[in-house]
Amino acid sequence: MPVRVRFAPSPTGLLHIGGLRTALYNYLLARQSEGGAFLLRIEDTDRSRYVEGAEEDIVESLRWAGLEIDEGPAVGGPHAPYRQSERTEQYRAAVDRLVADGQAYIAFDTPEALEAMRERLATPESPAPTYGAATRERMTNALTLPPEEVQRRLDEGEPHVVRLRVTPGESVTFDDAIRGPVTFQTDEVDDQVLLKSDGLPTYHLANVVDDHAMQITHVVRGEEWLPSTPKHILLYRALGWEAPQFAHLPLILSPSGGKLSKRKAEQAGVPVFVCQYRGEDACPPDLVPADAPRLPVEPEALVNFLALLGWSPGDDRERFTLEELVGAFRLDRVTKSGAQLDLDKLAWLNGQVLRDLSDEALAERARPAVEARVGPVEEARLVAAAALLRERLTVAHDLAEATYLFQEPEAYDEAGVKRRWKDDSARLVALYADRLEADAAFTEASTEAAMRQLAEDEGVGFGRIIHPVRLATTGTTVGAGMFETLVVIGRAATIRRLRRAVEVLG
RNA sequence: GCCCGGUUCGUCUAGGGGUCUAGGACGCCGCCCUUUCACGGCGGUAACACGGGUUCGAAUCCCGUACCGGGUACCA
Repeated sequence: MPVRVRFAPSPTGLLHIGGLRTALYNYLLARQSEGGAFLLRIEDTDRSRYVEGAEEDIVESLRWAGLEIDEGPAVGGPHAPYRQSERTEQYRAAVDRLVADGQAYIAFDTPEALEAMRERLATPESPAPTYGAATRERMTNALTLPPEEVQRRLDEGEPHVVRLRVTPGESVTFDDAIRGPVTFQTDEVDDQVLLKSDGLPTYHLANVVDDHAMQITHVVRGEEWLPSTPKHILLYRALGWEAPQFAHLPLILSPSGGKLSKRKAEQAGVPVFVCQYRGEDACPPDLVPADAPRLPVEPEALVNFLALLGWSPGDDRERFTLEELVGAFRLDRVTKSGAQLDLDKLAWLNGQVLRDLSDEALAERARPAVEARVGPVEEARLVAAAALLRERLTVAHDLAEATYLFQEPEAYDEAGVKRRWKDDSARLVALYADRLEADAAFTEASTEAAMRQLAEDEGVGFGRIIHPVRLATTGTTVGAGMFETLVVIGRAATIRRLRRAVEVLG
């Protein structure tokens, strides 16, 4: 049977890094199954928390990561619509059935009444009493009110919810694909609200109804859902449906070990939203402050990194393309414990990805950052720059740091000047410029030969010349091989820069 | 509080009774390469939460404790 999985985020915020991992694992499961499908379902049943732009961000982030959606809001599909706010009749129908069967009941308790109940029943040992078998008989609902009274209230349009009627004294066991058998007692499960007073379903109801309607075979979601799973199983039973296979993923923790909260992460300099990894300007400015951390990486690197955060192939492989992940991923090899985000490893992985790119591809990935810095750059020069510096990059936009490949150095590194610019530097640099004037070929070999000859003629060490020349032509003390760098800079510019440095630095 | 889950190097992890003097990766340190900085190569540092069992033998199985995390909403 083909695997049908869904990624079901709620548009209450931008796509979280943990959300992308959940989506990835789901995607991999779908792709490794003949005829499998990966669906995107928007769970927008909470009007009050809806965030404008969140759905667009989710879709764009998935696209960026290369996770192609088979069925979803934009692409459609046989089970459309894929937005829960557009599926209310289906939930209504399910609830009506449950109420008719006596599996669910109408309740009129106001938020104040619930609050009062909790306060009244709270004890130091049990500070959070719930609406359930132990309390439902003391509340205002269809189980305690005479039928005429219930009808009267309904006719008067009194706000009400529908709750699941949980039978106490039973135990619910399910076999989690990652954790094995997990058991809950129904005494611990409250009479969950299924339909809210605004007529919209809660997550629990909508989720079960949709997963069944959309023929989902595997529910792969975060560990925070583990405690609600018995509610879902009970719902499947009450509706007479077969429950899908469940798999609960370990949580992603902040680098310091705690919860990966937006607030804390931002303070620690950790990007939590996918858009913060997508690019310098990928986040909606109204949702992410300008000074929030960014770590623009290649999608291949983030995917590779996330795959390994909570899963391992069982052998020593670390590098995976999305394609390879499809072949290697197994749900039963997913870890059970939370994983701390390790940005160093992401950076390393990104460097690896960069090194596997062609010069042309690398140039294109770096282009936006470079052009933001130095203006329009022609293709050939950008590719040459990429070829020159590729081994030295951690993230593609670092190429923009090497402004000297595109324009005159703006300044000379102060510490570098102090260390490398000696008393004889101006004289030697000037002499080298003279020699380059005579070097029509201006190749790596010829420029190096010229410098070696000069060193010999002047009776000085090679370093006495090469370091000041690097400083003069690039403004820095670090970079690729000197002579390949000079060739990229070009003969005329090189000579001009040498002369200028002689003047400026003396 | 109660319920559920988890616990191997700093971090991600391998390992599922003997092959574990615990393997790999990131990081860190050192050496080589290199008259720069990186890449790369080689080497090093570093872990089975604790206590009881079971067993000839336990990182691996059981129990307890501790700690971490999640849940306990008309949020998802």
